[in-house]
This record gives sequence, C-alpha cells and structure tokens, in this order.
Amino acid sequence: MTETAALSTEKLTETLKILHDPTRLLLMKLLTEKEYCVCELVDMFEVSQPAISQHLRKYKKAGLVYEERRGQWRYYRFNETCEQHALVEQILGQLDEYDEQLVRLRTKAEAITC
Amino acid sequence: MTETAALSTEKLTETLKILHDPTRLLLMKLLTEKEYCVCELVDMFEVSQPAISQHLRKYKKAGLVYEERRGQWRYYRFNETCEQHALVEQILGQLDEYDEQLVRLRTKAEAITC
DNA sequence: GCTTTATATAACAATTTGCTTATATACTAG
DNA sequence: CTAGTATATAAGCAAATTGTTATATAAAGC
Repeated sequence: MTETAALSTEKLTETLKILHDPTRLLLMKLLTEKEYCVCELVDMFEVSQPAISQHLRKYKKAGLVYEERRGQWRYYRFNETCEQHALVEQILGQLDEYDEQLVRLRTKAEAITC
Repeated sequence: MTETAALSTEKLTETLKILHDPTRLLLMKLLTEKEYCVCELVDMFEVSQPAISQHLRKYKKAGLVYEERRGQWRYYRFNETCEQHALVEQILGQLDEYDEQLVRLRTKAEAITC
C-alpha cells in the first residue's frame, strides 16, 4: 500500500484540476468503487450525455481511468496503477459518506438498469 | 492526529479549487512550514504583489490561513485547526520534495531578507 | 440494407480564473 | 506634516472551464 508518490507540481495540480469540479469529483468517487458504462452515469447525473463523455475524456487523458469497449457500451473504471492513485484515494477518502449529493447518487445507481 | 474529516462535496471541491493553481499550491506548501510576510512571498514568486495578495485573500476566505499584523507587515501562516487541514496536508505531502519549482523557491527563500 | 442505441466530437455561449496596471490605505521614520 | 514602504482593492482583459445543442461514428437487431 503506497502512501506517497512524489508527484511534480505539474502532475499534482493537473490532478487537482480534474477533481475540483463537483460533477467530476463524484463521478470519480463512483469509478473508484466499480465500473460503469456511460449511459448509467448519464442517468445518474443531472447533465447531458456529452458532458459526461467530456469528463471521462479528461480522466482518460490524465491516465486516471481505463476504458473498455464491450458490445455497444464503453465501461470506465479507476486505474489503480496510475501515478496519482494514492492522491486520488486520499482526496476521495475525505468525502463524507453521508454527503447529500453522494447519497442521492448512490440511491439512483441502485435503481438503474441500463 | 486526524486522518479523515468527512468533508462535504462542496467543501472538498472548494479546497481543491484553491490548490489546483501551481502558484497557490506552492505558496500553501511554504505556509504550512512557517509564516511569511507578503513581501517575502512577492520576492520569491514571479508574479506581482497584487497577485500574491489576491491568492492570500482566497486562502483567508476559505479559512485556510491566519493573518497577523505586526508593524507595517502582515504575516500569513497555515491554519492547522481548519476543517480541511488533513486534506491539505495529504495533498501537499504528495508533492515531490525534489520538485524543480519547489527547490527553486526554497533556495530563494533562504536568500531573502525583507 | 435501414433503424435504433450508445457514445464521441464539434461548435459555441456563459462564467470563472489569474494575471496585469492603477490606485487606495495604513503604518513608520524623519 | 511629508515621504517612503507594505499591503489591499479595483478595474480590466485574455485564457480556460463547463455546460449546452447539433452532428458524427459505430455496433446491434431486424
């Protein structure tokens, strides 16, 4: 279990930039727990499908997620081997499990069949 | 030693927003180590005095720093009792001690007599 | 082949950010 | 009181961000 990674200022701020957006922070929280296909995420968040796709593209560009095509779906999940994984996990670990927005998302997640 | 703080999505993203800027990340790194007056910081960073003042104001608004007036100087230092202190320390702990920008700053810091 | 479904990309608008220069404020020293 | 130094605030601007709608791409089912 790595706890530090000695990130450069550049890498560190790049990662914070990705997570500073509420939608992207919560999206990443979910992706660290299990994989999701885009349409599931679109149903859960109150933004358009292109908005979700654009967020996922940012993660991918930063090496934070894996993308896997299966049939007509694309599944995304957290890349646990990325350089920033410890940072991301520490940040997400600070999020209140009872945070209203997070709880609402989890409730929606259960109801979705995509 | 607290390790988690159960921050809301709002509080968490607000803090990441503050630290995602390279200048502000490094500035905060220094402020967690010792107090600085504004003019020292201005001499160390390659931005104008108002830019530094504006960054410090953001920290203060978020409760991340203390400000103390002594004579004509204002000293700033990290507020170790703020709600986000563990988060901030974890993030800054991920920064490479040998990061080029950080090393350059520390070198400058030694040379400054304000 | 055509249609539907899932997803990505492009183009654009509104907002925010991070600096700049100019100016105001406040303390210090003579 | 005046001049100098330290700092904050205001105004303005260019670049970046985050969403939108419209459109393209690609797989699946008939």
